Amino acid sequence: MTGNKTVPTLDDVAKTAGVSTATVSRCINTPERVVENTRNRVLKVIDQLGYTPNFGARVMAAKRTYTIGAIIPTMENAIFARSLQAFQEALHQKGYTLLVASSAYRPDVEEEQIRALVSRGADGLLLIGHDRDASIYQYLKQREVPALIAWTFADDAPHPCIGFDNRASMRALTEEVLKRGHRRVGIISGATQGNDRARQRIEGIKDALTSNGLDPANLNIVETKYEIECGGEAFEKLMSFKKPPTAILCGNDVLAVGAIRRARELGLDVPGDVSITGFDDIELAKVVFPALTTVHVPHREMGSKAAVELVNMVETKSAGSSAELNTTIQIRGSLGHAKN
Amino acid sequence: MTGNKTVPTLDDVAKTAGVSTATVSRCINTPERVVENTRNRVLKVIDQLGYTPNFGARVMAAKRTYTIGAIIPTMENAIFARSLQAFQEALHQKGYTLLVASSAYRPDVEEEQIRALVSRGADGLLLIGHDRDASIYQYLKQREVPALIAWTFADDAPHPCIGFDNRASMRALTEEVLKRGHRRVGIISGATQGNDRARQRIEGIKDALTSNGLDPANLNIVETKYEIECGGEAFEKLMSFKKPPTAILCGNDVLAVGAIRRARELGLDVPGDVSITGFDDIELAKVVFPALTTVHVPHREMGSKAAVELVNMVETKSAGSSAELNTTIQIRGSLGHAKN
DNA sequence: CCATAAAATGTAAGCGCTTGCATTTTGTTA
DNA sequence: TAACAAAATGCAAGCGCTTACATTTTATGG
Repeated sequence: MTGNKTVPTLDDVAKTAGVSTATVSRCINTPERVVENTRNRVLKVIDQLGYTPNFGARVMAAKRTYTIGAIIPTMENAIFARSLQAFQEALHQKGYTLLVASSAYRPDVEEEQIRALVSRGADGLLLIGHDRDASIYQYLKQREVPALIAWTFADDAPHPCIGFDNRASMRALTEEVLKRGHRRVGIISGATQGNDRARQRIEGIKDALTSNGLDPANLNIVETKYEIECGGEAFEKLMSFKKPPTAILCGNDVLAVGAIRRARELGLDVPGDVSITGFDDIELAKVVFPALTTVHVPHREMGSKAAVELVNMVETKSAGSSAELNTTIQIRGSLGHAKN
Repeated sequence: MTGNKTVPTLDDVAKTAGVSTATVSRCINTPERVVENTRNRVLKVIDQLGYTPNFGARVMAAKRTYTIGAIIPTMENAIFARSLQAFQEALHQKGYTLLVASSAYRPDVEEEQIRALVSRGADGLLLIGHDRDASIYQYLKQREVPALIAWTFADDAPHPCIGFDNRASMRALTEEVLKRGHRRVGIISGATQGNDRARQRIEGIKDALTSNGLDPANLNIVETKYEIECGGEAFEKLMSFKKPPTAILCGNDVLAVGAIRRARELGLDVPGDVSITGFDDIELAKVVFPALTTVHVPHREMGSKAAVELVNMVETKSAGSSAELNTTIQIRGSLGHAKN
């Protein structure tokens, strides 16, 4: 028997079981190709030795890892959590393991993470949003690693995506705001650089303004990081104008929650003095007071559909197809009528 | 030049650059060992061919991956987010990549994830809490993969840990509650099965009760999942008793927030009718209304210290040492005096 | 300009696994 | 029981990389 200080290899198993490495390998990967008797013997030895396949070697020899990678902009808040959880569950069911990395909304970090995951053998990748250097897509293509984009949808997208129309969704929400008499609206947006979703949401707001005869030009937009605290600061900044907005549309719920909190600190009533809306409808939206009017995104559906489609792309080596999901507007306490 | 349909290998680079594979390898791993001229030439070819090392092969040959794995109970809420983010940042700074997997609080899934990460070459692992099958620790030991435990601390722990004393922290919080005259307290805890932190927190509450001359025996404990909704249900259950508690201590902020929300829905005033406390002090705690009295955990500090220690364990092959961090009690609006 | 040490580079042996093909064993049929 | 097909197993060639060791080139000094 082999020494007990080192990790057992296929070879060790083969030797103690008195078979060839090929048979051991078959016992693991294609058990039906090994006669029961031998198989049991081998499995017993595997168990006894505590053998586990060396992944690196396996990948190298077989080219498949049953691993899917996902790179999300942040793990700090729950924006991507629920859909990722659903993604993971669906993947697990299909026998895949999910590995997650976060980019902190930084393109350079994202690229690094993509490479890390791909070189670690990810069979496929889930990415958020389209905006990305062409060289990355080229890299993925060369490596033949299928990538699926989530959180956005566009017919004409060059890559398959499972998501929703950020622009139209935000436009619909804005219509609700305008419908309540608001004419001076402010925007708190996440950084638009490298973030197509953020840009589209702003576009959606402009669409609504325009179609209501308002000029999008005199729109106050504050761009900041997607953090609660930043949302608060941006809010304060917007409210400090001579003619402050009566409604503030935020790029996501996190920013909106920060705004609401700061409003309270400043003694401003929401929605009495100012209405605030978010986007995404994460748990936070219902917890904050007043509850947040926001765009509800089908997180779990997006996650599980993405899993199914991505696995399909991996297994059939197909280009993959896109799917558009619907969002709905959630009217809650934070949106009220304009006071004058 | 090699064909353009396949992924370039070290060999391709070597050939086009007119050097040996060893030199190419050195250009990548120990650039100072190759003369500038050659190095530049090789790097240019690497760039031109879009070469990236094959990770599997690399792991196999070098036995090091500069990858650290972390398995957290959940990604659904922000409990582990901040500390994980800090962990990741510190790791990144040291040249390591973090790969994350979540177990959904399920031991079997956790074990699976541990194996997945280890076989994928993780140099070290960050795990949450001690409770775990002995066979897992044995597996890790055999594989010589160092593991660091976070979110808990104990002198006598068999494995190095970076965390805090859950029991003492909860005890301190409970003292604050009792100090305000509460005598009937209820507990909403996460599942204690396989979760030492949850158990210790309960013990802490009992400690405080006992030392205040109260009998821990007639304590109402509702065990549930760590989800907002579940916190609400548990709350309703506790409040439906003939003599409902005047203070409810929750196992974490998520449960507490669920309880607060349900209180509002039921028309109960917090803290007028019932006080509610949490644990962890995540963002949610400050956002909810009334703000949550809770135990503040040094998330970021825990994350970055864990990174430093774990990398140290990996690089020096040492057993690693534990560190205890301090928590503080955050008194906020959700805790008030008992009404009678 | 030559000897010699130091620096740069090349050679080739694995790392642990999968799998096409060859060989052996088992089962079937006449 | 012989002949042959099918099933089970073994053999051995890689997969792409790192690295100890061997070899070649460059630098140094007399």
